[in-house]
Amino acid sequence: MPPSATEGASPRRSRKPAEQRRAEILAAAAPVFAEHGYRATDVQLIADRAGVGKGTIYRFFATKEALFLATMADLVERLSNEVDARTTGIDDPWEVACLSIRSYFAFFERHPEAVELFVHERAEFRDRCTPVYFAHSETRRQRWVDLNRALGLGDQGWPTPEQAVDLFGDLMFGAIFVNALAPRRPSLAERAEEMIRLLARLLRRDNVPTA
Amino acid sequence: MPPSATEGASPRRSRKPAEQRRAEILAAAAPVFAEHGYRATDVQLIADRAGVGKGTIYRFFATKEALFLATMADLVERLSNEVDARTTGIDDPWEVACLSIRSYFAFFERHPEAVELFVHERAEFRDRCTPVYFAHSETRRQRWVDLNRALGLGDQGWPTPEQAVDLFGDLMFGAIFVNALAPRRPSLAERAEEMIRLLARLLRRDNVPTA
Amino acid sequence: MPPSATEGASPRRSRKPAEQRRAEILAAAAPVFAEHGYRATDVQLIADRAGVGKGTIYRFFATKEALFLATMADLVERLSNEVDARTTGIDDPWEVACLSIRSYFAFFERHPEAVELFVHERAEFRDRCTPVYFAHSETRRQRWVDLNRALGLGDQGWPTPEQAVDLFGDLMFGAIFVNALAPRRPSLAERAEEMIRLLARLLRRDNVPTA
Amino acid sequence: MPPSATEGASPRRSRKPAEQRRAEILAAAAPVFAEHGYRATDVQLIADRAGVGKGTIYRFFATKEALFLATMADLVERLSNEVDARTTGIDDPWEVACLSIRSYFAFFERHPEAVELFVHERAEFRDRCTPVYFAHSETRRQRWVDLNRALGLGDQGWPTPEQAVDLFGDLMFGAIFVNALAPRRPSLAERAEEMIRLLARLLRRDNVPTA
DNA sequence: CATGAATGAGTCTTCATTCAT
DNA sequence: AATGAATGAAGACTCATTCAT
Repeated sequence: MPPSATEGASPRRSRKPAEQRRAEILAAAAPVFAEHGYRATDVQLIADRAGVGKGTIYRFFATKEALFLATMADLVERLSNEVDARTTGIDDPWEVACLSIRSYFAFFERHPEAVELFVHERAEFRDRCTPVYFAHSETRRQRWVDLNRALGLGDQGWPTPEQAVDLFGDLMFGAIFVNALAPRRPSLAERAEEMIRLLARLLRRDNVPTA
Repeated sequence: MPPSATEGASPRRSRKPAEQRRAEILAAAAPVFAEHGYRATDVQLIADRAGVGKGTIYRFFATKEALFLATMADLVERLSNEVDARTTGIDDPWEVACLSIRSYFAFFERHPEAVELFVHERAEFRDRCTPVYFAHSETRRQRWVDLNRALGLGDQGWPTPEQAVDLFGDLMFGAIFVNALAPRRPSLAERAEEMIRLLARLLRRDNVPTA
Repeated sequence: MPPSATEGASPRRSRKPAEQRRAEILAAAAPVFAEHGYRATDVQLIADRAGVGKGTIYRFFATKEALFLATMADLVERLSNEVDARTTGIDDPWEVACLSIRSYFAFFERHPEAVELFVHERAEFRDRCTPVYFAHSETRRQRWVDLNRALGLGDQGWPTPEQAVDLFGDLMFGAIFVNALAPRRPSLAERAEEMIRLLARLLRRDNVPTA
Repeated sequence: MPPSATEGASPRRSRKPAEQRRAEILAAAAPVFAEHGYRATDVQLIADRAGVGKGTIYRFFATKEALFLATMADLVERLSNEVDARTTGIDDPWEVACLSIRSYFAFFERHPEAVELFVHERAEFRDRCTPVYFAHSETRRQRWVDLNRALGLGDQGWPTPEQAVDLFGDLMFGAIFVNALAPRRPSLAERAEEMIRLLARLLRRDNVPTA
């Protein structure tokens, strides 16, 4: 039973560029880790899903832990890329804020596994290191401080732009979490609108650009 | 070498009322589960800490899972009891709101293991059942809706008392979570004040009772 | 199919004193390690042979390595006990020497697995530590130096009692080794006689007590 | 980026005569096997050291086992060649004996990996076949019997030339082994002198040619 | 021919749960 | 009832060997 010439079926041993293999493994790992959690995930499951042998996984990632952390990094990377992409070319700060909030929530709506991964990272690696998400957030903080200042935050006392960044960043992330944990909650899209309204109140604005 | 009748020296096999034993085991389980997580917790550790044999644990709780869930239930019970205790006898709704918020955060400040347990519950038992915390919250929802109405929420449109309960409840729980996950965050006491200020903005109030 | 009342068959879970269990495991481990070597030995094999679960092995020995080393120590212990037992109460040094040599070789003749274990220890733990055999020998060296002096060694120059101990000790151990490695060799009993004759030549003695 | 025609830079895929390749691989294999042992040796390590791909190894040697055995054969070959070379042209049997003993020990002094390989061969291939060393010895036995007869061994009874060959051959090999296993032993050069003195005693000779 | 990416069988160790005492 | 010795299923990781390029 030689493999068909069309390369359609499962070629037992396909050779691919390292980068592609790595990406395929990460793509397979995210949903598996999300579903079973870090501990309960058998690396074999990821291998099966990625269509490779277990050994190949270990060729790219030294340990199961390294694989998990790489999965997290990849996820966070994709999140911030997506938010950035949605607001490039927009000048009005208020519009940028609204779009950012919406695309942030939209990302998690399309990637329900993301929150799961954050939970599992916390559950298993509490003492190991700063969660990937927050480590990455630090590097982008100034961007949001500037936006908040442009919005006029701080002109009326509390909260200053810095305080608002931390407060809103945390409220948003918290909302994502709660939505994942709690039953019967509004959709994340509605959560986004709540956040925008909350921000509008702080800014004493009434006009909110429609979604 | 029969044990002395006075029960003085190490009573290898002491007999105690079942309820007390159960409570001792739960008290031992909470910090151990919080520190190591559900999976990584060896039941032997809990047995050691509770000062009983491993078999005794299984006499009271059918499985490790049942033990964990009982630990969660016990925790949530203690949380709501504490919040209630702080506000009995107070009539002014605004004061009740502020005190509730503060005592809620205070509980988690004094019980850092609580959030850990919530995280681990989510990580391990996602599909098993509604998290104990939210199941319990449901039973207390009306109480907060009434308080919010008394505060005048909804008179100016969004948010209605119901919306405010869900929004604030979730924001608060989210804040607890984020504080546990993220590095270098304000203390939970400060988080409480932020929440109160946020609520004040929604209510267009300026006076906030001091902590 | 309940276990027979006569306790003859395999009682799935028998409880035994720790010391007995330990001894049973060691007794099972020696021939298995000897046959397959350290690496190729599956701990399960030892468990099966000892009639216990794999977990029980790990209850007594932290790692496979610890189990192997304990097996070695037990072996060397038995060797020196046996040699000592054969010569207690004998006063004539020349007779003690001959009996010691014979019982030394006899031990290895009755325990062919012993040499195997020495080989495997060397093969796997070269850099780990001094081989158990030689570490143990050091503690008994003076005893043999005294015997050699009593025999009059050194009176005619080379070898001194000390040199003779090291030389003969090594020659004997070497002979055991070679016999295990090489095909078609004289029996160990004959090797013993060769050693005695060699010693006799050094001492310029002719009478050799019969075996 | 085609490889330069001058073969100067790292020739990823050099073509060499098969015999040379084979020799290079064997030369690389000996120290690696000696250091890590047969089991613990990763074929990749040998490939790296030989500067070839892992596949190339398998082109010359069907299995890891075959490679190891070929390494042993190569080693033993070099040993006997060296001993022979030292004594060609010498007529006096006693001098030949002394020189042979010395060059035998000298070989192992310059090739500490040799004993390691013998140990590992024994550890892993006990039941597989006669150790390469002894198989090879058989083919050279007569040579030593003749030498011993020329020395006059057997004229005084024990040992006959045949017995002496086996006895001394084994004692020498045993000494090499023991020196490798035991800590704090005299150098192999000193071992050689001990052997010569022992032989002198058997022959009732006193003059020993200086080293 | 030469390479090294890919494979997956093989093993030590842990720990929830059982049960003899 | 209380204990903790005993069990064995489960899973990460290695490495000899193969084979696509």
